[in-house]
Amino acid sequence: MLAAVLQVRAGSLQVMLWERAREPHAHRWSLPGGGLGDDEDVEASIRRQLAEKVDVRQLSHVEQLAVFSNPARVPGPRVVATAFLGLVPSHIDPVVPSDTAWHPVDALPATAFDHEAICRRARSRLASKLSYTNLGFALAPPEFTISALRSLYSAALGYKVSATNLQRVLSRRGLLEPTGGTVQPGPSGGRPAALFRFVSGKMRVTDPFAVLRPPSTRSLGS
Amino acid sequence: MLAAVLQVRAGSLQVMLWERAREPHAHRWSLPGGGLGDDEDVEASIRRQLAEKVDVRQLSHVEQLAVFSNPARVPGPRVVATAFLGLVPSHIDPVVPSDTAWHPVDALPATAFDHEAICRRARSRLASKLSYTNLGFALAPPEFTISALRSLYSAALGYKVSATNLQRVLSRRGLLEPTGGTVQPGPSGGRPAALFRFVSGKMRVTDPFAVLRPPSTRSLGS
DNA sequence: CCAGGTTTTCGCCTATCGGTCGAAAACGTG
DNA sequence: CACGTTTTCGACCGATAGGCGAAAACCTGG
Repeated sequence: MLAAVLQVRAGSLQVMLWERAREPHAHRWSLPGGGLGDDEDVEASIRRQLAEKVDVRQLSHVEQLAVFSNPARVPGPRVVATAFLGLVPSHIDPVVPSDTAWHPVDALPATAFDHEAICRRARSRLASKLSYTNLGFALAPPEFTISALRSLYSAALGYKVSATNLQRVLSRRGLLEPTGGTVQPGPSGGRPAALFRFVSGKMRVTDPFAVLRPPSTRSLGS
Repeated sequence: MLAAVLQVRAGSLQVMLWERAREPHAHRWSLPGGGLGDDEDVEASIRRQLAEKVDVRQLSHVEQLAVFSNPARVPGPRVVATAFLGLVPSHIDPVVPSDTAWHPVDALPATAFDHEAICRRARSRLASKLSYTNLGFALAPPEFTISALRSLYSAALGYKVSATNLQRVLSRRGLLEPTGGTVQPGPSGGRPAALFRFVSGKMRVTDPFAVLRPPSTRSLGS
């Protein structure tokens, strides 16, 4: 029962880790988590565990990632871990305990147990779902410019995406709408950028945008 | 630790269930599974469990589905279940124990516990992955005609797909290749159908076919 | 206040993809 | 050998994605 909480910060995708104080694997970095209570399911439990690190309301998305169960994944008696993927929108800077910090997922410090593999899985899952679902909303602030959204996607995917194309794809899927507002340009000038938001009601993960659709039923969204 | 093993049989997507002999939920149908051994991970464990029902070599694909952990999902002390999706190619008719039978997933009998919800999740996962991955290979025999493949996809997805389009989409993804052979037409005549196979090396689940690709890297497959 | 630099926005072009249809191919039967 | 049947394949069309460059809208420096 542990979670890879991801957020785009300072232009790179980062994961929240805490530094172990005790053996085994003292001073190595590990994912937050904890045991399952008797009266909660795993989703409720991981949200409770994470509440010690970040405010639960700051998590824009939580989903099961996978079960990690290699008998040798931790020393001593076997521990089966149900891993979660958590996401925090980029405009939030959660207050975290002093032993906890954010690390870029592609420059991880020495990690404990199999937590590096779990981080990789989380990164991979996020990249996939950004492409074929509307999960992007979970990384973005309530309002954003297209170029801000572009840098979020680029950081999470690991490669540059075209701002033009990103806007068009998301718009065509009916996910994006303009707020009407704009932001002032920076000190170097430039046209003011228009603000957008994700359409409310599309702020949960929807079905993938499938190929091989049913015949001639021209329904795109729900 | 339990599995929804799916197969297309007699034109419909079916799931392997066994009838409980004892309380609780006697005479209701439930998914096969069992406990986790000390020296195995969950994948190995579920394959071992399933070996009692079907030969493991007949399973063309096994993947984690989700963890089901509602405290009330079974009577008595809470049991956390790691659910799997298993697939059997359509040309195989496994020998199953006498208490075990196949049931269409959209006409399930009275099921035990939350197993109906697990079946629905398995069905949904399969439908999604058929669309955006190459998972189709796991439902198909080693060689097949396009119309046979079409009926497999139709049964698994729950709606008709176009044979023309199915062949083109899979071919363009580089998944399908002709064997050169043909099958004799049925008693009512017709042109002999060409046989195809999934390209070897593409018989594992690949990355989803993503949108928002990296810029101007004209690489489709791997 | 105007020229030049910067950033965003938008329209257009092209390639590809998915959906559909219908003709042609290749077989059986009467 | 005409006809029905089934498969195959080419052609068309709309939708989608990627790319490019012009235009818009702002800044600063002269």
